[in-house]
Amino acid sequence: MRFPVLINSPLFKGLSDQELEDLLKAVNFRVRFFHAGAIAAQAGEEISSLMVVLSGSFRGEMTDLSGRTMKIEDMNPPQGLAAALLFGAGARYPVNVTANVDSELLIIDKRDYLMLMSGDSRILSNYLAFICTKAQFLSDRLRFHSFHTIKGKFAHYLASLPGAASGRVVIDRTQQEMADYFGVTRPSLARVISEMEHDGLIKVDRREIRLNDLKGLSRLFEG
Amino acid sequence: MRFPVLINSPLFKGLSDQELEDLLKAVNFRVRFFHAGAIAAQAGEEISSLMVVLSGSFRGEMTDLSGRTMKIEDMNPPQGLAAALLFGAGARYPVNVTANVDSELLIIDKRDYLMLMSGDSRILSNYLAFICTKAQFLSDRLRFHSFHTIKGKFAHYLASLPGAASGRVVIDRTQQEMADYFGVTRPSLARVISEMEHDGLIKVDRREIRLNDLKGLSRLFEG
DNA sequence: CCTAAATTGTAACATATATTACAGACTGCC
DNA sequence: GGCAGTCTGTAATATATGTTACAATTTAGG
Repeated sequence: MRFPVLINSPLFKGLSDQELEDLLKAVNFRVRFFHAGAIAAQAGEEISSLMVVLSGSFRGEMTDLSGRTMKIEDMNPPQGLAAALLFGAGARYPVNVTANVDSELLIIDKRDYLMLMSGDSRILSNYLAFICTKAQFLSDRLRFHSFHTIKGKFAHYLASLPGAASGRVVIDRTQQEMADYFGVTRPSLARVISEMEHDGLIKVDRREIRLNDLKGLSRLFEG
Repeated sequence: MRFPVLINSPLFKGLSDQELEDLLKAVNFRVRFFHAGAIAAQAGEEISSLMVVLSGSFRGEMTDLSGRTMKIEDMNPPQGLAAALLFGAGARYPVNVTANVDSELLIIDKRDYLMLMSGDSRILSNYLAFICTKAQFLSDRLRFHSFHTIKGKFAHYLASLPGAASGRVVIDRTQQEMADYFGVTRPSLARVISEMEHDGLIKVDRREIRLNDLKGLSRLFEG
């Protein structure tokens, strides 16, 4: 039983199809089929195993107080379900997980996955890299919210781009993408950019921005 | 060489002082002393080893565009420095780390720490639990920011409390703490609470809240 | 029980951002 | 070169939240 789709997974990359098969032989795992609409995990249920999408697709959805459901995200092969929470103390699924179409999951018990990690340094390194990268992503994202004004977020964003120290940076996204990243609307972002330009803090030329007043920009970080 | 302070660390808990000493003997590690004001790590520098505060204290601070520094957080024994980022692809320190007072760090190279994990399942489980709990914390925190109105955040908070389904919950924090958690000011939170009460969505009695209109509350989740 | 401290309720006002709408500029394609 | 689609600049207005301040209430300690 081989799972070619898994070699594209961050958790199993670097292993050949054959190696993965041999490693899996040594532990308990199973493949489970879900009909479209079937529930793979319920919010609040304890996370006891690593589940990886082999085929089809799943969606995570929250149930709000009145019983309505809101889709949070889609999960496609070869993603894991709540893989970043797996080993947390008393880890529980934060959302309901439902099959969008007929789908399959590879299911490995937490303990067996731990054994895999102990036994193969690549599997260990893969999981560590996966979760540390996730933590970094979440942490970076959260830092943006610590600036409550759009000017603060934008100034921080500028400062994070390569070349900020030299006073000249090139933006790598559209306004809409930046606005989404900051959690604000596009016109609001456009307004603060032009205000900052009128105030002489920056000079905008297409995607290139000159930082004219580093001291003034950094004052925006307050709060 | 023993480090009694480490048995209180999430990374080394469950190990006796003696066991830890024996395990450390097998790998490379060192203890480094920092005078007050000395820099232990610079923002942008690659993270090559696990560093754990043994004594004294350190602060993480960011340098903004004009060179001013802002304190982000304090780190005391037995905390690790950027321990959650350690194994990320190309992980770099997000902040400068400076000793507040004369202090000591235990320094274990990344590779040696990996060996410790492979060799002792408690150390492995400890790190996994640590980082998964961190990811969960960050992820929960970030979810709150996806509701941009205070009403949305508060409704979501109510829904997350035990007993929400039964329509009666007990708040476990002060308004100030909730306001900080949501990233808003205390009077603003108080206002929306009383607005929601006037609208008949909830009935507040001290720390106890009755959810009178689940459907109305869940409408606040939109956006 | 009584007091000091912390918490909560509330108000008037200032401000930042969202909303909606539209026009001009750029980009890629035919 | 012209056209469609995307991206950007900007405006008027509405709304949510912050700010500041103070009184009312609750809680904790002696």
